[in-house]
Amino acid sequence: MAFYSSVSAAALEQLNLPLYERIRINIQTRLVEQGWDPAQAIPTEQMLAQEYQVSIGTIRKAIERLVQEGLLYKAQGRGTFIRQPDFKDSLLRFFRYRDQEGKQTIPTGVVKSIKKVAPIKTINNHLKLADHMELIQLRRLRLVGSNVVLSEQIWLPESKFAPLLRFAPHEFGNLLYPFYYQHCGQFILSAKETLSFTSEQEDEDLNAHQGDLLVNIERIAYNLENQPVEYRVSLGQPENFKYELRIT
Amino acid sequence: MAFYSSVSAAALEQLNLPLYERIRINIQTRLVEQGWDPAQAIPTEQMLAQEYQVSIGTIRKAIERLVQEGLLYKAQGRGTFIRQPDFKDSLLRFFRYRDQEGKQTIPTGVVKSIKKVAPIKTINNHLKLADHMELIQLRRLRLVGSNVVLSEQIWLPESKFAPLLRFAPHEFGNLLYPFYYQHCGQFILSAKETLSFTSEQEDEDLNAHQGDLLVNIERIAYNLENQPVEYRVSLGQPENFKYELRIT
DNA sequence: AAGTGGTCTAGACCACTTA
DNA sequence: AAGTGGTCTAGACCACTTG
Repeated sequence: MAFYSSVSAAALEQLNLPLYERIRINIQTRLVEQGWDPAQAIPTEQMLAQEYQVSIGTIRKAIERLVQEGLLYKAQGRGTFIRQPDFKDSLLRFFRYRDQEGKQTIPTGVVKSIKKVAPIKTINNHLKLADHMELIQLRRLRLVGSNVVLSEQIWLPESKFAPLLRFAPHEFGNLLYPFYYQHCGQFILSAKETLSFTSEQEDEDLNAHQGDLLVNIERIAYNLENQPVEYRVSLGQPENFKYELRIT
Repeated sequence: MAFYSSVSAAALEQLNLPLYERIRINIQTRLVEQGWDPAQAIPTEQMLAQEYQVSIGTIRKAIERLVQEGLLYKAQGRGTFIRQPDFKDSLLRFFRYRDQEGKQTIPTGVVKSIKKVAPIKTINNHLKLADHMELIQLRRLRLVGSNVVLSEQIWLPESKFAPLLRFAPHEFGNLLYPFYYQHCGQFILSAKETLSFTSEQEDEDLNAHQGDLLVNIERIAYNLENQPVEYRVSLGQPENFKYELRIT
């Protein structure tokens, strides 16, 4: 039983939850605590069944929810792996613009500036930071060709993301989240997005003046431990925005 | 085995699918074909296991997906029931307006007119109707107090919804889908929605002129057999629209 | 008290992947 | 060939709802 981590021994015994739920929590905790390699399989169902001294069906039930939530995926014959989230349902994906040939294109991201800034009360609240905690602020544009289709501001807790300050804007690639993971060990697993409208914002990159109506997408992104670690505001022109979903 | 409907005997034998999937399809078909009472439980897991001559675990696996998709829900100790969909994720739900006391309110629906109209090519396409099939058109407003917050146009296939033409606009209640089911036997199970923007539309109910930017929400709603049976366009002022979602 | 779905077991065999 | 997850069985007992 030395296998159980400190946190989980309590979780496994105390809570009035089904066995498979307690095991699910335990597995999730282990994955988060011990760090992990997205390329390497987690222990097999057989091994987990032995380790936890339960039947394999119970292990499968425990893992089922982790798969549904997107933390894991299964590959028959290979194993069960940590999943790289792709955010394919993000509202930002629905800003599609046509290039010269009329083809739909996903904008590329370019960081324009990065700096350390003083705490901002509302943003510290969003990130569940104490009032005195400093922030890192990025300005970033999303481009199709040379057209600016989205103008972004991003705030991160300085405590977790200080290593980013060593880089110049041009050293950031197209994608930010792999960069976060590589240099700060912060793995973004999920996010909450809000779509609304504003006519209060001015934005020279978007060529928008006070009074012009813009689409305003706020995102709070969460790491593996479900802590909010990024607050982002993206502004865009509404004309070419188109969002689809299926409901029941 | 007289229990199996005509459709399903084939489905159960022929397809190269897991047993629980073939049973799932069979159960789904039965629910759709035989009509049903949302207040009455479907056969118990024990009964289904006996009827299909499989173990109860297989029945549970078959029903699991129907529950996930929203067709059924389970109530421990009572049984498994057909679910009334609530469309709680609908984009339209995110038009929230404050009343005099500043409270958030969901708009009520009022039908302004209903009439039979000639085929409309794009709409017949959306509804997968032959070009010559006639339509029923409704105008409907969504109100908070006396403020118009959404202006809707709705098209239905005349072939399925003719009974609605007997009613005057004021006889339609706040909710349309129960009305469809009651009078036309069409049960709306799911829908696809698209959010975009238009400045092409004029709308006197919304007090919007050519050139004003409006939120445009299109919905195609599907019945139990997954046929598209309603096409709806809702227009609203963007100011108070706010939409949230969680992504991974 | 009777009946429902919820949890859990201890296997068996199959389908697929990798070496 | 060996190892993975996928399917399926035939039960047992528990938690909850209803008469």
